[in-house]
Amino acid sequence: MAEFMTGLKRTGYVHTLTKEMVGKQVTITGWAQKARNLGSLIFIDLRDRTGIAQLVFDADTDPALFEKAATVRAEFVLAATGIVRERAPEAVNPRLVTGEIEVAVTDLRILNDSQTPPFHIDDKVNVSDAVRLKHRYLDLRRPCMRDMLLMRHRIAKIARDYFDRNDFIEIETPILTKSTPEGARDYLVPSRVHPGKFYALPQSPQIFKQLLMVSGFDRYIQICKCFRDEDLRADRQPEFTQIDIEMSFVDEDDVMTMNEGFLKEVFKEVLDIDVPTPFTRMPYAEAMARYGSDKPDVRFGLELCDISDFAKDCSFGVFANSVKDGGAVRLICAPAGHFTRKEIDGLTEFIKMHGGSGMAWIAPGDDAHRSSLGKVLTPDELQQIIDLAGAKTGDLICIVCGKSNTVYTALGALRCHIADKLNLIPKDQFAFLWITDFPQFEYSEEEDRYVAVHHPFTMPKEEDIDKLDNDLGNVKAKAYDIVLNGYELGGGSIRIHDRDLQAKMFKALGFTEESAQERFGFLLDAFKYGTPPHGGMAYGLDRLVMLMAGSDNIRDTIAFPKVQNASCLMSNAPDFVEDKQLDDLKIACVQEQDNDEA
RNA sequence: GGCCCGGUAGUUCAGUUGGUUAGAACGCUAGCCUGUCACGCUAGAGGUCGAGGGUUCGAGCCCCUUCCGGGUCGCCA
Repeated sequence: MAEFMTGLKRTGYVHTLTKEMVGKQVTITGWAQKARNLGSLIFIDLRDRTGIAQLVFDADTDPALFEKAATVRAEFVLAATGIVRERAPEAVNPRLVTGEIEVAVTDLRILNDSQTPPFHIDDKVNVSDAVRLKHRYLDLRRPCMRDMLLMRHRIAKIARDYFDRNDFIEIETPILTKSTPEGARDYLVPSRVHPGKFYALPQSPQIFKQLLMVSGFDRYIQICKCFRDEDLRADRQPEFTQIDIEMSFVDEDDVMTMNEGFLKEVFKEVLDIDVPTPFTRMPYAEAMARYGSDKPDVRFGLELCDISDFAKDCSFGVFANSVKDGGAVRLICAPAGHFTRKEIDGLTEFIKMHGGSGMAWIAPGDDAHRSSLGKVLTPDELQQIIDLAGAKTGDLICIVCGKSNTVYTALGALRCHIADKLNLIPKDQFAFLWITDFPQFEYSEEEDRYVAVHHPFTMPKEEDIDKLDNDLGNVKAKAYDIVLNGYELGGGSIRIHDRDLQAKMFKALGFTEESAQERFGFLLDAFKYGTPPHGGMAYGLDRLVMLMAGSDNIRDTIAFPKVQNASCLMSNAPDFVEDKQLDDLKIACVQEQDNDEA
């Protein structure tokens, strides 16, 4: 059935077939996108990764060849040899790059047949994610998916070229490594040679790249897979790719400047967009106060407004007490939404879902105002809030009170939700932002101790080093995130290169000397032998591609992604294994296989 | 672990208050057709209504359980 390439050589990709090729003999290969049989004339659209060209078969010219062409169905694999021919003016297809020509085929090989695919290979088809992912190899034939992976390739190449030009060296770090149970849950790999012991897949090459700085490589880059065993989201996969870099003899500004250069270049080369540099740098505290988020989307306004000064003396006890208890009262003013009561209740639910205790609201009107506060505030107080918010008729003032961080987070989420609903987001813009001056620690209720916001190797601001002994909540870090359109694109920090300071840090985080030595001993040992000041950052490559491609789901940028429950619909991973394999690993396992009735 | 949305033909969907033989479009198969490119025309095939249980004279529709897909909260140093 299947024919072979024997004696045949492809002369070029489909997109090389231009008007200049008219009269030449070519051999092109690819998949049959579509066959149109008109009775004594057959057209076949042949698709390769560069485009589509039309093959023509005429029953009068070569009846045997025509009969063969008539058997071609969608997604058959073909090699066609023929003469490039200019189309008659009325037969030109302006929607095809090759629409001015066609190939009058003299020889056709059917290299393979194909079952009818479960969906048409076309950008326009609307197919469920489950069907696409089960047949991902077909999904990837669609031009939009192909282009996404081509863009990903270009971005990765530009990253390597840019950092290479700036003296960075790509070095691979281990995939089988050691679990360091701060932060995300590890994927574990059992050791056969050491029963009961486990490798961990890296959440990032953090420690290894710092060791490479100790080794003197000075500037490192790696485009590497990282693994975190946490639940998935639209912008989060358990297995993802970082562009990971580290530099010696630098401070925050050096790392940020180097990376602005990279982002500027990649946006110019791939999208032909000039990104103005330097990017805005905004302290974490300001980002939280203005946008309620440490990764604010600054393509639109709708900023948080602090009315604590008003609230602390107002007649509504809930507001006043929030301020007295050290919390805050803040609002956002949604413009001209003319929200119905049902919609407002929906927003209140949204606030509650994001941790807020509730939402007070005022909808200013020309004559009377609608408000949830009509009975608890005086008309004059209502008017004061409206004035503070700068609200007009048709707007909606959404007020949340409580603990500062809760208020920030809830209103920050609501801000994005409302902007999306009211179409306030200019989708074609790219708004870069550095978030700086992160807190070094945050208090974990769950663990009843301070934990590192970034990681335990992050350098505190020099002026805050004194506070490591007694004022952890106010220590700021030499850490920075790069934010794009409301997504955390990447982040990094200057690292601690001083052993005493590192020891202090572990102590602050509640590690005993022994536990620190056990977990990170090899790093601490290395630091005894001359560690340069160093720092770096890491990008989520998948997210970068997603944002540059205008997609809102990271799956689109990954050839073979996982679905929400972290399984692969195509390969059916993870799956049960042979008992023998478990025996080798000395693992006892209760496998809940579906053979109860047996 | 929680919450929300969804699952009906290969695909995307409709399916009324629970009532006769579950429909449409595209796709597929066959026949006809010499300039199509969303080809056209004619005919045809194609369904465990995600699965299991229950209520009922009767369930695609109501109830319970469960599986699968999507979003999200928690989680993600």
